[in-house]
Amino acid sequence: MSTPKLTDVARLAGVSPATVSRAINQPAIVNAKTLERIQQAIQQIGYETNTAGRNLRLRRSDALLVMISDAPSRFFSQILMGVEAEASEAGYNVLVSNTQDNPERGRRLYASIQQSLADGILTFGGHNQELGDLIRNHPIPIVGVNEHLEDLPVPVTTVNNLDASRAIVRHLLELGHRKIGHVTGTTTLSSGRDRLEGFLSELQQAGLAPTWICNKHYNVESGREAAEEWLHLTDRPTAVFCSCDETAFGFIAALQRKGIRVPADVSVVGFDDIPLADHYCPALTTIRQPQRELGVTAVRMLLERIHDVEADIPNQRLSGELIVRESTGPPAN
Amino acid sequence: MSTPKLTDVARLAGVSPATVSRAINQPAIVNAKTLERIQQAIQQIGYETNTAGRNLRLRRSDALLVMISDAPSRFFSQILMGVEAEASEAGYNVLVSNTQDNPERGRRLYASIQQSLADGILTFGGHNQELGDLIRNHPIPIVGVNEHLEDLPVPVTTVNNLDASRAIVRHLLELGHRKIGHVTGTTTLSSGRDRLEGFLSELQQAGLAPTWICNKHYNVESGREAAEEWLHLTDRPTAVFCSCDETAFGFIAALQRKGIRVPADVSVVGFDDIPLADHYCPALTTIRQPQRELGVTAVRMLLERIHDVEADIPNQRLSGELIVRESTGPPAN
DNA sequence: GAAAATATTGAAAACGATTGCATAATCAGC
DNA sequence: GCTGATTATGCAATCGTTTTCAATATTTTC
Repeated sequence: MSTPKLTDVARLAGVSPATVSRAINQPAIVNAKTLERIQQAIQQIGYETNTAGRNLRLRRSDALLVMISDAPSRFFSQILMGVEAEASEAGYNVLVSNTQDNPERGRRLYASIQQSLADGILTFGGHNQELGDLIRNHPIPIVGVNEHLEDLPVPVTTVNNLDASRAIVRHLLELGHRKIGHVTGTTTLSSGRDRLEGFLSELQQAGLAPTWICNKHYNVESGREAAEEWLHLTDRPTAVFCSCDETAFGFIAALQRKGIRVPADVSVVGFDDIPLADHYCPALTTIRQPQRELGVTAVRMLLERIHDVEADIPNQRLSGELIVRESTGPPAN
Repeated sequence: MSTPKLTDVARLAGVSPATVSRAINQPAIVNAKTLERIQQAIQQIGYETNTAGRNLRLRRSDALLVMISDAPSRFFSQILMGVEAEASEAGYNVLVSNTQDNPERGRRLYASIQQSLADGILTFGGHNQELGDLIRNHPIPIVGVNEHLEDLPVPVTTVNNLDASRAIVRHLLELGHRKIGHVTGTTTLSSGRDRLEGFLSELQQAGLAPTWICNKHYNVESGREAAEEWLHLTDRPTAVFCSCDETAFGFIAALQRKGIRVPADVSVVGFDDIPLADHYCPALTTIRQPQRELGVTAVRMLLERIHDVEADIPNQRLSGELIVRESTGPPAN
């Protein structure tokens, strides 16, 4: 008739529903012959476990909720694919929810768990005020991706922004640059601050001061705006570290339009290594972020958390890799 | 103790669970004073409907499943955001599943519905063999995005690839080009075929034959490879229509590296209008796809389908817009 | 003021699966 | 052949909602 249920399988196999359930979930404890008969019955009528029934009884959803407050473009999909792969491997489904500008994000988050819509939450991108009290009061399984969540007791996985930025500066120093600038990312985000800090500390270690710091955000427009500023500088840096690839592209494109050549006139470095980086002209020197691995790691941490809410899960810092291409070279003079 | 349920609200408000349920789902039919008392009780103990219980009883999941077989990068996230927004508006959740190379994709699709994991399916990207029989046998609510699904009875929403391609060719003709080439997208996909067809038909209408057809895919590498070929042509087209922006970027970058200038030496057009298009050097002439609207439209169609599986839902063809920027100009000589 | 119509509520039966407890069947050992 | 251990199964309760049907309370109508 309609979709077959456990009872139908049981009737066909001549056993009780309980046995069928066991055959599915703990095949080891049911008699081999019975098991086979049940499996045949399942095949025959094409039975599939009804999720709602199962979830109700087990009081869990086998789903992870991905909350995005980040701009969706920034290599988000790559990470999402990593998340999906790992979650699916572990038998979990992935729910996506965008709460970019939703003021009651916190409430909705908690509700999702409470209604057993999801067993855990992955939150992409920035901090969130309302989240604070909520998490402190109700320990729900939640893991952050890409960004630290201020002082909230939430484990996060990120790339090692500090080390990566330092590596960039070292690379530029080795090329002979002494006047180095930085177009920051969003500095209300931990990644933006860390990249800036790495930049400053490595320069300082070399006994240098930053020639130019341009406070911007993670997007293409920022690059264009930064180029505008750069053109008006009296003492121009010979190398500029842009906080993400998009920004670097916007920066380079705007300069090229004014006849400035990269890297002949100025070296530019990005961050992320998006697919286009290798096919830009000039090909972009940048930091490769392990995007897929970020997603996978985040899910692993979250599952651990779901398994034991009290578990002490350390932050995971994955390392980025400096990819030297054509956009950096020795300084002009 | 643990999460409050309907019964708890009922007890607190001094009514039966049935009344509480009605207060939530059809407030109109319950007495004003009772309603208020119930609402207060709900507030007081922080009740949230349990999804599993509700889904079980109602035999639906209030969830839409997004299946991705497309490469995830290609402006996928933009569309997904549109999907999420519209679905969330209608009270639906969004599940994401990537089945890129999964041979049993069809089976899993059907299972999701049968287990009432999702009420409907949005499938991104290409055709799928196994899907065929399945859909023909069991009419499940499913809508395609971006690509037609061969001869399957599945409504789809796409941009009007034919018209858009024609507009591109017209633009190039108006600039004075007579030798025009095309780097195709994946021609096993309907979008790839339609763009090619639009290209050919508009040329033909102008009494011209294509100078160069280069069979490629939707990605950056294809652009680089195409550039390689172009450089070796004896009779080079003065304008090239690349089937997506990424391809165009790869194409342009590879040419620039060889000293070829765009648009001075060759004009290049893309397709999609990804955020970078406006900030490339040269800024890319392209077709703007209504990405978010595609997502929204897809959800609307799917909801209609869920509401009535037999409903005859026509394909939706959204129109793209030609954005003329710097990468196209009059032919060299 | 009684009858008829209407508006509110409650009791109880689903929805489909899992599992603690109890029972039946099998087996080993003497 | 009997006892005690072990293995397989079944019964029935439960997860949290929604909804049909019936019952009660409230109006309306004449």
